[in-house]
Formats: sequence, C-alpha cells, structure tokens
Amino acid sequence: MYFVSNALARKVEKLSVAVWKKANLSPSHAYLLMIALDEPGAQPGFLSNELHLTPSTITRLIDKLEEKKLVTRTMDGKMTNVYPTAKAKEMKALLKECADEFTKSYSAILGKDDSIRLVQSMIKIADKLES
Amino acid sequence: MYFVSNALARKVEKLSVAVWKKANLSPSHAYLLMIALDEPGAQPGFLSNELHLTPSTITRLIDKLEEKKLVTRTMDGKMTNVYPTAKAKEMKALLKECADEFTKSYSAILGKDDSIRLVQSMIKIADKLES
DNA sequence: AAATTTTATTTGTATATACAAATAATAATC
DNA sequence: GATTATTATTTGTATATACAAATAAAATTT
Repeated sequence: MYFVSNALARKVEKLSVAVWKKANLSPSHAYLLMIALDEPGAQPGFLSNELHLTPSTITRLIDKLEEKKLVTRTMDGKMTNVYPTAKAKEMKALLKECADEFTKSYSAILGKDDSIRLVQSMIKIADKLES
Repeated sequence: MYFVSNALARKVEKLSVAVWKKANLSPSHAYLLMIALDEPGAQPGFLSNELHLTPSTITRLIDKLEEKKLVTRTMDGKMTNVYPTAKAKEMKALLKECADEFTKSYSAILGKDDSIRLVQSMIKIADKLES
C-alpha cells in the first residue's frame, strides 16, 4: 500500500507535469490559478481546502504566481484575497485545454469507467484517513 | 485525479510515518532495511526496482542507514552491496510488528476487501502509467 | 473595555524525492 | 587490444511539501 500509493502519485504527477508544461506551470500552480480565475478573491484557507494542501504551501504557491504576474494578493486585516491578473485571464482557454488533455490522457490509459471508479474510491479512502 | 492521488499518498504517508516512529525510522528507510534483512547483499538497482524509487534516492537512503549503523555498504567494482548490521538484525521483529500494524491500520479503516481491491487497481494503473 | 482565546496567514526550516551530470567499471565492437 | 558504448552508482542541485513557530487580526470572555 505504502509504495503503491506513492508510486501512483508520482506517476500521475509526471503525466500531469508533462501536460501543464504547455502552460509553463506546475500542476499545483495551474490548479490554484484556475480556482483564482473561477473565484476571484479566493482566500488561502479556501484554496488550502480545495487543493488538499497546507496553508503554508498555499502561501508559497501564491508567492510564485505573484512573481509570474499571474495573480495579485490584497491583504486586508488577517484575511488575504487572491485575484487573477489580466495576463492570467488570457490564459484561461489554454488552462482548460491542459486540464482536458490531462483527463483524456489518464482516461485513455485506464478506461473511462475504471478511472472514475478509482478516483471515487481514492476520495473515499483519503476522507476516511482524514483523522 | 491529480489531487486525489496526491492527497491519498500523503495521508498514507502520514499513517505510515506514525507507525514506523516506534522503530525510529521513516517508512522508506524501514522498507529498504527490511529488504536488506531479507536479501543481504542487495544492490541499489534491485532496491530501486523494489521500492519504486530512483537510484539516487536509494543512495541517499543507504547513506542515512549507514550513518545509523543499520547497514554497511561494500563497493566492489561498479557494484555496491548492502548488508544489514547486527543492530539491524536485532530490530527484525520490531520491523515486522510495525509493518503488520500498518497493514492492520488501513485495513481497519477501509475494510479488508476494499483495501485489497484498491491496492490491486493502483498497482494496475501505476504499471499502465509506466510509459 | 481589558484580557484571553481563536483564527488566518506567513516565515523559518526540514524532509523526501527527482533530474541531470559525473564517475567509474564492464561489455561490445572494430 | 584499443576504442566506444553501456551500465551501476553517486554527487550536485532543484522542487514540492510539511511542521512548528511567529505574527497579527478578530472574536469571546470576564
């Protein structure tokens, strides 16, 4: 179990990295950016939940995207809001394309039904391991 | 898929780390050591295959275990052999205990059948993604 | 309203892993 | 047998992520 789950994650990561190369983004940066585009003003806590990453990791991802001029961060009180820049908005179509390609890639390898089933059970298990 | 597989791997990692704390080893060190105990003289290339980790990572793991006086490394030509020390042999029972506890932990959470099934499909998929 | 607790985010630091290049030895070819 | 190619391992460096502590704001309690 230990090695299998890790190995699978690394393989998926690899496929994913290859796909998002087209947008010149790592997968986690890409997903964060897509959420920011969908929900402008999204806050780190929310992003952390959505992406299943810790707040500190989210901070680091935002830092990078800010450097790349893809998002801006406004800090109001203890809250932070993340907004996509114009540059990011221009990339929207490209990002969707990459996301679709990723889904198609693994569906092609696993079969549509199997891949849906697998994702379902992984979600279930990850939730159960939440404790 | 991307987040789910990563999230699952991290959850499993966490559970696993907790279990192997008893032996004061990280999971990958522990598994490497168990192989070395089972097959004294195992070579990095073999370990790399078994553990689904790259050779460079294997080197680093052996380095750590050597520091801890749990394995010794003999370098003969371009080949390297890894042997468990006496100290490692004394830990054999403890290691098995941890491994069993890990299996029991996730089986308890997921149910025995489901967990076997999941592992099976993850193996299948990881293999298919091998390309 | 002052003191305390809780919450959201960031910063400092550590870990695990990988890739690419370096090294060194063996094997294959000419 | 000399040269070239292949193979096994290690080293230098980079990435992704997390944990724990720091910060700072907001909410709760007294």
